[in-house]
Amino acid sequence: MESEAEEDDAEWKTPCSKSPVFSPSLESGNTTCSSTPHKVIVHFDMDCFYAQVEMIRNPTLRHVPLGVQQKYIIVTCNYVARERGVTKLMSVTDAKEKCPELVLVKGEDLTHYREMSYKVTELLVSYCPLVERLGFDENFMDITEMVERRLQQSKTCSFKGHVYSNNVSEVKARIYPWLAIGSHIAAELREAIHSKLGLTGCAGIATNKLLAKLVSGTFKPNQQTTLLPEDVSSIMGSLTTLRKVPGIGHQTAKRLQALGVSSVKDLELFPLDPLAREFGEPSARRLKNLALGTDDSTVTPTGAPQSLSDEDSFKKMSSTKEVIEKIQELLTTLVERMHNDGRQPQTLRLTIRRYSATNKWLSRESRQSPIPNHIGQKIVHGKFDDAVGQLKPLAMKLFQKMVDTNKAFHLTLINVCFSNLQTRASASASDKNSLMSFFKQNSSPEKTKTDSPCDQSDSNSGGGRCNADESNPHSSVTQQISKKETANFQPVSNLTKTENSFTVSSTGPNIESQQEEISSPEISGLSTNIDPEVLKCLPQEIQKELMSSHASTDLLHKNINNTLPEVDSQKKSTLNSLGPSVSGDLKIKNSLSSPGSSGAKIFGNVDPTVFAELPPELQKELMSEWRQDKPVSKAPSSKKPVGNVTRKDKKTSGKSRQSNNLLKYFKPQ
DNA sequence: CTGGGCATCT
DNA sequence: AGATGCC
Repeated sequence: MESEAEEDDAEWKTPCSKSPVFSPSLESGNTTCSSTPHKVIVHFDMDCFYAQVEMIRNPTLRHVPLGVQQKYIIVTCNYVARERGVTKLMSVTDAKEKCPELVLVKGEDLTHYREMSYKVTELLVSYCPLVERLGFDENFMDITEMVERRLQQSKTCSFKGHVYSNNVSEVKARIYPWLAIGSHIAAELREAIHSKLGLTGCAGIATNKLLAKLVSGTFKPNQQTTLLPEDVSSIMGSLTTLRKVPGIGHQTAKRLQALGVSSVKDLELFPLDPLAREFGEPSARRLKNLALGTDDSTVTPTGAPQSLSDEDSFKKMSSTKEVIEKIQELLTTLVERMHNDGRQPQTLRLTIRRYSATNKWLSRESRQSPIPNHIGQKIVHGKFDDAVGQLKPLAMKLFQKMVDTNKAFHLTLINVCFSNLQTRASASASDKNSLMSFFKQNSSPEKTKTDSPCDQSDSNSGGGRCNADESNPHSSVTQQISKKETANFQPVSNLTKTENSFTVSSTGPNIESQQEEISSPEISGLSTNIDPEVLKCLPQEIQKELMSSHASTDLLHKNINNTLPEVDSQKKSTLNSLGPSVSGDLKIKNSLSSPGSSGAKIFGNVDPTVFAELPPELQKELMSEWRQDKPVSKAPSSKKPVGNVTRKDKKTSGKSRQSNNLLKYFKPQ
């Protein structure tokens, strides 16, 4: 034990230059050696994320056992359900057997999860820009700088939350003050997430990403744990299998097993050379480092996504007609999301999975092609039907490159993906700056509280990077990021608007949604199974096949089958749904009429996202009212320019996405 | 009866 | 374009 501690001690004494494979890039923005010997990394992990989002959307679900279902799988469930034996990734059959009262909600449509996910990330970014997403419900954050600023001025404090150790934490807090402060910052950030978004989650505080992630799940749910350097070997030793090590997946574990490496300790002791022969030297080193709890990877700001995709899986798809319909369905939702993002995709990729008795999940094939500029423009400018109509033949060409439609085929998945996302070329630098300024200012949480996670020394912001200087709120961020990688910053501004991060409050867009519902009946005519116009655009062979096999019936009976799926396009992929579940239609209407209902409770009827957009002065005012438990005087949404969301071309969706993002108002048009 | 995304590396 | 990994 003692020797282990000394080992670690020896290792982390040399600041910032100890790592075997230290990257040569100048990343002074990411690590600081001036006053702390270590980075301080936090890993945030939301509790049963999808279930929490569903419980916010429908609070009556809070007290019942709830499972979120995708196809035949419970992808996650709330803690009421867990008490009754339901677990993640359990089949619906097993879950119902364990817990017959289990209430199921369909979770194939990720829209709401994605939106809430970005709200969490953005909230964290508003405190410190070094935030990296991992999936929808986890975020890494490098809070080294925030810790340093507090370290300089505050007296020593004890740890907040759990410490991964049996030792006396009061003593340890004096030895590791940066971690103690980090634990306080983490607690405050978790509280911010809870108070502003209504979500609970766990956090792990440690000196690198690997350890932060490993330690964050020690106490669940809604708790946090700090890992001390002296306990690194202890936590690594607690991992029962290699698979528990983040970064070692199924395949890697198998290959290691073949070398006789089956435990973390095995890997730690295994000689580098044979490992390098199997995995290559860089990977071999990384693997051995992981076994030691060493991880030099930096927290890389994620920014806006690099691709947007939509997919559906099914038991069997074997006709070209079905494929066309599915691709149209996927393209329709994807084009709308792409439009809301604001960037222009340069590449379209189609991915399929063929059925095979053995290795069902292994075989994925894809083909991609450039998207002609004129089509990309239609997406950007909201010409949804035109865009989908022109993308469809493109996608079908890609499909033909993989599948001989003359022979029998059996697909189990189709995925459509936009990538190579290009920011609008016309945006001038001044535009972007004003935009950034706007966002940073408004997302900057508070300068009013002294216990804010974000530095307490705003007056002298020398070197400070976290919202320290209100008069020039974005400068610090810009400097920091550009040190590292200018390209990364641009997405951040996109991220702010991406995927409806900023949605409009309940008062505004309801009108819009009603208007769109009215227009939906005429939409159905356009979204027929196979539009003659579309047919013309399709490759010849597909045309032939369709004409011979289906034309006489389908083309003439176009409105028989199609109205339901298209009018209610959000529920799209539930056509073949089986199990009973909470009614999708009702759910959607509820969410429209009262978005973030729990948020409304917490915030006195003010949508948290709206709150984030308000000027700091107004935020301050409202917050003081809330602290005194006074009702909010007026809806701040009146401040927002909600008027001009004119979607000219009728959207294919009968339901509004209320995707007002503020960027729109800055676009030339 | 194993989902629907995303990213990175090669 | 595929493989792999993460949630």
